[in-house]
Amino acid sequence: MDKVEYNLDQVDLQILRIMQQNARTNNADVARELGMAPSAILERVKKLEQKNVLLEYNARVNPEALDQKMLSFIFIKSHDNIGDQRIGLLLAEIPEVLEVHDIAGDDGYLIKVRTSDSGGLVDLMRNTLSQIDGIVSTRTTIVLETVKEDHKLVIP
Amino acid sequence: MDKVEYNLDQVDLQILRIMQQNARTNNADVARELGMAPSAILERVKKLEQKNVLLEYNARVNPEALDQKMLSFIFIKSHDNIGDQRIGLLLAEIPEVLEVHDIAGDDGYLIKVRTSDSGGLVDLMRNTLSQIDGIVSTRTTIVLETVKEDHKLVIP
DNA sequence: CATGAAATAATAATTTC
DNA sequence: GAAATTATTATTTCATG
Repeated sequence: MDKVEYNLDQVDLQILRIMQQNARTNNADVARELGMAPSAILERVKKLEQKNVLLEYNARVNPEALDQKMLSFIFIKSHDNIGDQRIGLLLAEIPEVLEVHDIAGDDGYLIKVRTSDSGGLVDLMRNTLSQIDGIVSTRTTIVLETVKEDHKLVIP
Repeated sequence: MDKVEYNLDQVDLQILRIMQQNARTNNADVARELGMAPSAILERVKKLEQKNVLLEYNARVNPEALDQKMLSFIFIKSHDNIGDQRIGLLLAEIPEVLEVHDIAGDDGYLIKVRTSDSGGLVDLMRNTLSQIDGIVSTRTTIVLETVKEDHKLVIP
């Protein structure tokens, strides 16, 4: 594993704070807020992108507007050997599967899934998950209501 | 609960697709890609924001760069009565807690937490979670490796 | 990291379909 | 009513100090 040095100073952290809050903030506004020249900010943002500190810019779309109201977490027990990620990679290919985490404990994955409704979830499990060879069992947790869903990291 | 009509046409869905992929795509580029006038796109984007279809624009920051390498999911059993969300709201206030979901089954929440390391997780549980009155028990699942973490919805 | 000039984009008003 | 055009203002970008 490559040890990477990020070396972020206070200005970098402030840029991250602003961009995490609103990724569409234009460069001139960031510069104004930080009391610096726009060109200096632009250069830093590009460096942050190059250094893989700023990964991507997403618009968050209301799942309800796309009729994807149902959210579930599924624990998947697998036969993957330690270090192997075959099943994890297959799970990651499913568009409805938003997250795949390799978890400690009894060899398995935790996945986060969005479907239109319980029918969509059943379909996914019957038609897609069941096709993956090596899945031993699944345990599904259904979300009734999401109180917070936000991916903003704590910036020191 | 207000029943909202979103009424998205193909152009709207394409805009969402582009913005979900890269929220910093400028208006002129979206217009070019869709073969429409910039003003028409701008108006649609504003309407999508007003209608709460486009919720917000986030920059995804590399957790490693901010020394937040540890990810955990914690199941929290609570004494919240049905419909009550006191504990959920308290959990949502904790900055390290990125998601709080009210889950079906045995009265509780599933939360997603990012900390620097296992020490940070222990601190959070000892100093913050333990202060919340009404939490009966917790069960923690530790993520060894994230294979996919992406919040792009499936757009029809 | 700042400056300044040229290229490009955003925005608002107006017109057209 | 939605989209295109136009004109004005603002921002990005890049060479240079």
